[in-house]
Amino acid sequence: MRFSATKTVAEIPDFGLEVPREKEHGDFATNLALLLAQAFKMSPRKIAEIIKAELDLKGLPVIKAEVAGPGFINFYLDPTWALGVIPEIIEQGADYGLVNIGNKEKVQVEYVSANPTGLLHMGNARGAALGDSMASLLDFAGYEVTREFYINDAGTQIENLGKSLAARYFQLLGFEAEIPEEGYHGEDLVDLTKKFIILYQGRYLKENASIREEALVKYALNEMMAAIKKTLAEFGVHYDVWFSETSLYAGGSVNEVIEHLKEKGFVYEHEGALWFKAQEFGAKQDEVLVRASGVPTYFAADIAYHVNKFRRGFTRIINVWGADHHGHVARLKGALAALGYNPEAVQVVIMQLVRLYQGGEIVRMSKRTGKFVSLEDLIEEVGRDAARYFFVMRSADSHLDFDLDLAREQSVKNPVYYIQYAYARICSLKKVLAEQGRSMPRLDQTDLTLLTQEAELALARRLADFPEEVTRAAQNLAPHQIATYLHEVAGLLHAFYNHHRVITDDFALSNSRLLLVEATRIVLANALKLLGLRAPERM
RNA sequence: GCGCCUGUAGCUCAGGGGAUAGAGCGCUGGCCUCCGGAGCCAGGUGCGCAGGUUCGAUUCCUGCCAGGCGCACCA
Repeated sequence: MRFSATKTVAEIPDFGLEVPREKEHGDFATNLALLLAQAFKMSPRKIAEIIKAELDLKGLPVIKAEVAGPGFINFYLDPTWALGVIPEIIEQGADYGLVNIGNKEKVQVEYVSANPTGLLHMGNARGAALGDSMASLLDFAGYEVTREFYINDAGTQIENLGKSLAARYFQLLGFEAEIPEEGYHGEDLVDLTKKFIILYQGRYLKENASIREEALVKYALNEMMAAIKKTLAEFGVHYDVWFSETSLYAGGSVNEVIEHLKEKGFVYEHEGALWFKAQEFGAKQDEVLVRASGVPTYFAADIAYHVNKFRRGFTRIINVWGADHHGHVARLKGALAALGYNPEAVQVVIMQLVRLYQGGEIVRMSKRTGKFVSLEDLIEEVGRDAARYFFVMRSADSHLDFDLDLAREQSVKNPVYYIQYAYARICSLKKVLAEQGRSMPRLDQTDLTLLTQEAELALARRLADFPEEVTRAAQNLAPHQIATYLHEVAGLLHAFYNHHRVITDDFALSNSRLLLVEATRIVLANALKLLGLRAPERM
């Protein structure tokens, strides 16, 4: 559109051109006149009239523009304009919705990174669903994405694991032993130790403690990681890289970053420990890099890990962390800034914690006390797709109350089935079509302008929004926006389906409707895939 | 006490500087000679409180209130 008002382009404010909430307000509306009212000292409606008179709408499918309300200019489009998206969708297929806002930028997404000291819990599950969907979104939006799991196979919690396993080992072999206060009390360690005993019997009873614990830990970590990988795979979550914390120590990079920070003068000793001056970089307090015992902290290793990410060429680094880790963000970024890296390249998505309800009461989850519902249990109870959708349908910012009873009882009514049902319905239509000896019509043999019903046009119009929805969700790292979109498209499909027959003797109309539902099927499939949900042909 | 997140319908949550704030669940009625009724159509109440910025605030800012999570030589 061209404006030839007395104002120069530089003075035209950043106005909006949006789809109004109300259908009566047209297909698009702009608030430009409202924004100009002050500068021109004129009523917004009067300005709107002038702008409207100056508009050049040639070549656009606009059939009417009118001034409305306080000074909006509403545009009404040829109702069939959205039908043009149908051939586009069918030709692009699985690629429909692909956008290129990423420009092949190398982005690394780290998520879950659970301690291998037990089974995955609800918080890990949320991180898995969110992180995996964010990665898929970024991939679809033109980024070069690497999905990564950081294995915390070093540090205090591993020591505690070793002591706990040793206690179970003694207990199972008939000796008195107590699991340390800080240890892991879960039953899963009992099972693990039993399996260990089958392999090694009492061989480690007489060894010294560190050898015994080392052997137990090595065995346990292997088993744990295998179980974690298996569960995540069942959840539809896959990784490109499994990154071991221990490898950072072995490769010397932990010491290396500590030395660099020393050289740059950002550390000091206090009470025998080595501290990083995090406060100089905006953190609340300084942080220990090396304990008085000489053992580096998790923080030191994490700095080394992030330096490693930068060295691998990632220009954007996304970490999906639970809210209980948010205090770690400022000091990590501070340390990276101290080392000369751009902390802005690191984006930490903090997701609020999951609170589990059962029987109307909060279930306190803790690996140490051994009381929690694992991701495995969850998948078994409510199903993989329902579980994933549940985690991904809410924004990361929302505190998630997960009522297990409700999820179980209402699993049939879970919105994910509503969406998948829409997909299955379309597939069923195609089956019926084939049974009648008919086949999907060709684009060039179909007159899409036969689609004139409100339900048909509304559906086509929403399908046309998909690339924009992908863009928005990728920019916001907000998979839940895709979940909302999916639900709306499914709703429009169901409404259409209930009002109009697709397969009839009116071949011309039937064909155009078949292409509309085929386009819908493609959009549903592409969006479901972004969320890691399956698109079942029958349910 | 300090920091981060949240407060929208009975419940669980979307949305968002503008014209009549949405969905699901639950509740009440309708709709199958018909491609899958796991569906469709209709019906209700709501932006925590108080200031501020603005032509306009539920949205932005500040304070307060309420809840969650952090504030380790754990990760």
